[in-house]
Amino acid sequence: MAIRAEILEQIFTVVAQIPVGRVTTYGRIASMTEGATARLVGTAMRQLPEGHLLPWYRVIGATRRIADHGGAARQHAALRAEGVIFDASGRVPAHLIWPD
DNA sequence: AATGTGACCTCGA
DNA sequence: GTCGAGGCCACAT
Repeated sequence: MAIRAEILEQIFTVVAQIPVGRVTTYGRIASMTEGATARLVGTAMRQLPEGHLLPWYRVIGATRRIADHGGAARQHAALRAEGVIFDASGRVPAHLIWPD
């Protein structure tokens, strides 16, 4: 699959603006872009090329848990390295969600 | 044109 | 809390 370039560009723009140590959700990104849905944002993250500079790991689900996918372990490690906290059930505190 | 597939979301039970 | 159904948009067959 390949997402339309216009939508990808908007998604990239939003993801690139997530501050260090904060996270956001697929749905919020979708609502900030035009013509995108949460599913498409997920698809776009899966399709990212190898050399991208995008903080894709700062994108989590509406339940504030890391989505279940092949790179979930890497994502968890990357966030922890930035100081993102996870509670006992693997959720990120609500006040770390961007934007506020 | 119809159907199936997703790193998802919301709502109701 | 969890779980399932229905909805969502773009893309492949």
